Amino acid sequence: MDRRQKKTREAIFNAFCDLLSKKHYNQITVGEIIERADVGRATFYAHFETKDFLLKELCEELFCHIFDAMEEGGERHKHIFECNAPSSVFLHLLQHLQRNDRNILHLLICENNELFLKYFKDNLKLLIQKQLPRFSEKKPSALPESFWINHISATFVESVRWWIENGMKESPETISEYFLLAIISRKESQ
Amino acid sequence: MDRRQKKTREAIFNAFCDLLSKKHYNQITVGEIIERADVGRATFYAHFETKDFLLKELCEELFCHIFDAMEEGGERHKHIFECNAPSSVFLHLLQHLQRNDRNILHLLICENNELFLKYFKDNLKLLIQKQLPRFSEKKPSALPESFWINHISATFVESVRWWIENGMKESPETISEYFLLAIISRKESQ
DNA sequence: ATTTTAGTGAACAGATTGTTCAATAACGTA
DNA sequence: TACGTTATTGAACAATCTGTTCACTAAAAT
Repeated sequence: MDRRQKKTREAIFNAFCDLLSKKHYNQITVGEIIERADVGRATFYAHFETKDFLLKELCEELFCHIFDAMEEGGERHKHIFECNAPSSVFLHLLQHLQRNDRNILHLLICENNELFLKYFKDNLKLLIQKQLPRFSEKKPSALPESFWINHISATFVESVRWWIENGMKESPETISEYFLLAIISRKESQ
Repeated sequence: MDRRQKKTREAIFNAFCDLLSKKHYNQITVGEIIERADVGRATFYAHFETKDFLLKELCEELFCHIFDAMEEGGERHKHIFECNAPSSVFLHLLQHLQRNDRNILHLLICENNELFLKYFKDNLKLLIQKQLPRFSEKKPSALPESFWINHISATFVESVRWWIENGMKESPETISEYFLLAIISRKESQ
C-alpha cells in the first residue's frame, strides 16, 4: 500500500480515537476529524464513505488484529491452544489488554464503549466456537449450545468491562479467576 | 399535565419508535420524526432539547415504567418480593416482556438495541441491589459484590437478548431456567 | 369570559454533508 | 534520472439538517 495512503489512514484513525475518548460519536463531525488529522476533506471521503464506515473499519482493524494474532500467531501464541487449561486463552487476552495494545482501552472505557464491546463480543464468540470442545464440557446439559457460547462471551466481556471501570487494580490472573468463578460458579462451603 | 402536551409527547414517542424499528438512530432526522408524528417543528423543540434527549426520555419512560411497576406495584406485584424463590422476579420480568408491554420488544430487537440494553441492565442492577440478600447467597465468596451484581444483570439481559434473537420460541419459564442454570451452573452428572 | 398555555407554520442563519475539479505533490518503476 | 501513475489538496458547491424565532391560532384552566 502506498506510503501516503497508510499515513493518511493512520492519521484519520488516530484523530478519530482521540475525539472518541473526549466526546460522543454522534457529536463528532467529519470537519473535526480532518482538522485534527490534518488532511483535506476530499481525502477523507476518498478513504471512507461516511463516518459510520470509518467506525466500522476502525473496529475491524482493532479487533481483527488482536484475534488474528491469537489464532494465526504461529510461534508466539500457538502454545495457548496446545495448553489444556481453557482459561489460558482468556488470561492471554487480559494480558494483551493490560498492555493496552493499540490503545484499545480508551475505546472500551469511553462513552461510546457499546460500539466496541459489540465487536469484542462477536469476535470472542467466533474464537470460542473454534475452541468449543474445551468449553462445552462445562455446559449444563439442559442449555442450548448457542446460549452457552453467548453466555461465556458475554461474561468475559462484562468481566473486562468491570475490570476497566474499576480502575484495573486487579491483575489479569485475578480477573481470569473471577471470570471462571462466574462461569462455573460453585459455592465452596457446601 | 395538559392533555395537548400528553398527546404531542405520545405522538412523538410513537413516531420515534416506529422509525427506530426501521432504521438506525443516527440516520433518523428530526424532520422525519415530526412528519410522522404530525406535529410542528417548533413543537418538537418545545418538548425535547435535541434528538438525544428524546432518546434518553424514551428509555427512562419505558424502563422506569416496567421497573417501577414491579417495585411499587402494591397489590399486583407485591407477592413477588414476598416469595422466597429469587427466580420469580426474573420470571415475572420475562412474562412482562412476552406480553410486549409498551412495544419494548421492537426496541430490544432493532439495530439500535445497544441503546436500550444499557438502560435495561442499569435498571436491573438497581433492582438486584435492592433484592441483594436473595442473590448474595449464591455468590462465590471470592468474588467482589459489585462484580457479582453486574454478572447477574448482564447474564439476564443476555438471556433475554438470546431469547428475542432466536424468535422467542421458548416459554418464559424455560428462559428463566436457562438463566438460572447459567448463573448457578453445575454439571448434573458429577 | 378571560387569561394562560400549547401548538402552528413559515422563515431563518449556521453548520454539516458529500461531491466535484483542476492543480500539486509524492510515489513506484524503468 | 525521468516517467507515468496515484494520492492529496483546497476551494467551492448544492443539499440537507439543526435549532431558533415570531406572530398567530386553538385549546385549556380559572
